Amino acid sequence: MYTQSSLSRRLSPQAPSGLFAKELLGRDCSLEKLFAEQPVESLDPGEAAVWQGDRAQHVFQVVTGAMRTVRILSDGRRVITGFLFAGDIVGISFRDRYPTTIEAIAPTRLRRLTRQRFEDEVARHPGLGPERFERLADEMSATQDQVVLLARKNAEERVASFLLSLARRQPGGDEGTVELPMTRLDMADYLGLTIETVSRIMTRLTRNGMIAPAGRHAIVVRRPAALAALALEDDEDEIDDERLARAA
Amino acid sequence: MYTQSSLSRRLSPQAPSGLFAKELLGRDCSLEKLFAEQPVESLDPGEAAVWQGDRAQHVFQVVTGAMRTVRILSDGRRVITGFLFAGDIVGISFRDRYPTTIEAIAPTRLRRLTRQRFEDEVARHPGLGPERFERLADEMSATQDQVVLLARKNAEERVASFLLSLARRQPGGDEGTVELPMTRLDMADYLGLTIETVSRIMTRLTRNGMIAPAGRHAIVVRRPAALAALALEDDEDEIDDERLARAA
DNA sequence: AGCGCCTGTTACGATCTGTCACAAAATCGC
DNA sequence: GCGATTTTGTGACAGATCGTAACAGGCGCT
Repeated sequence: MYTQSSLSRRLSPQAPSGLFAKELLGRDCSLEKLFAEQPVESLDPGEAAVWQGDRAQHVFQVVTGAMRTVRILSDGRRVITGFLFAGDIVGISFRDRYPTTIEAIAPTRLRRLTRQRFEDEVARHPGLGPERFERLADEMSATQDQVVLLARKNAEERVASFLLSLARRQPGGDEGTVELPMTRLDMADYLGLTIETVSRIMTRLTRNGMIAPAGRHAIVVRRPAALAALALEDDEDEIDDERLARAA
Repeated sequence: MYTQSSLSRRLSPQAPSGLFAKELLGRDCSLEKLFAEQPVESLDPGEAAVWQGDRAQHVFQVVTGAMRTVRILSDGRRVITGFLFAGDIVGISFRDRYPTTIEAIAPTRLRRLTRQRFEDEVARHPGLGPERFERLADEMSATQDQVVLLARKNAEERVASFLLSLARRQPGGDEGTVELPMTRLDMADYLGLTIETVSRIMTRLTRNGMIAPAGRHAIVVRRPAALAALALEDDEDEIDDERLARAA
């Protein structure tokens, strides 16, 4: 059901050593080192690393490639709760079961650690607990943004937000070429839209000159500022007044 | 701005000691103890404890009452990212700034800790780091469910899911009376709907006999199973087969 | 090079939710 | 207690997005 196109080839050449700069800042990256000891596994596009509902026994780090986290509702509706790229760690916050299926979008290489081992190491090394917490806090923040997107943004704003967030996650994405390794269906299921709506919006953004297609799975952001305005980036804010919430 | 009003007097007699049973299970609750040392502050309905965009200097625990976390977009659109009830801790995962305004819905009593102090205590006591992490992981899980709700559920399913989740958070909520301290507008902004749609759906659920109004800010769940079916509870699952995610 | 499949695009009617208007009910303040 | 304000409920209508369907184009395979 998932035929793979040659997409993969387009992804790799510029792929960084495993982490984007943003991920590295202000961290000692010991989790990074922990995973670095593990062997690398490979997944073809469409292959799953774990399935929704299975007992959660591992934690993963994506080395290169791209993955999606998919949740299927009882009646078949599909939601993608996130995309994973090089350097991302997934599984940190899981309880007993995997809440999503985690599948490769492009050819992907990853490393795994058993949760047991992971927890042991976190307990052993004092720096790892906080780092794990930090990563989860970042994930939480991104998920909150996704809630805002889904609750109150229209289709055009959703797509604009999505393209920008992808651009930010890719080295030189702003103003440059942004790779879209996922299908339109993936984008739709991530943005709470249909595939047709995503397609129409992409066409409209192209007509407006905000983006330009670069093959089917990449775009060039031509007017980043306009796109950002559309995306309703809520600048975190002009609310600069120091009204203290009263000191206890 | 925070009139230390005489609210404390209104302190509800039947209020539990500050935590629902569910919150307590499997935890040593040392964070609980940490907050217990702090003085109690009171908020009137509509009063904010912190404002979106302000520097995040405190962590809070709700003692009694109910609060909402509100994010306002640049053009005024409003999103409620969550509701807080007795025992809930908020601020654990914040970075530099508060991402939301946190306001009282009902008369509320809470305790606060400076982030500095909070971090110091977490660093000092080995049990606190994991407990903090656990709480954040629970929050993450709830937010993921909210993403699914917003991405793929229709209005009726959203309201049903909401009512059930509230019922679960309230002692004896299943089958009993569920308090809805928030306004219809709050519900709408939480569920990504309009106030009119929420109102219509509530009416429809009442006509269907699934719920019965109990005053304007409470309902009785008459057919919990039917409501659960509507809410698309995706049972986490019948996917019981032990297909290993390929052992390395 | 030619063929076939899959993904993506475009069109159009259907549907759900939003918008606007207004009435009823509850709450607040004096 | 009483009027004013806020909140909630309801209906008619509009609009955005969906769902179906037909078509186009790229890519892999032979």
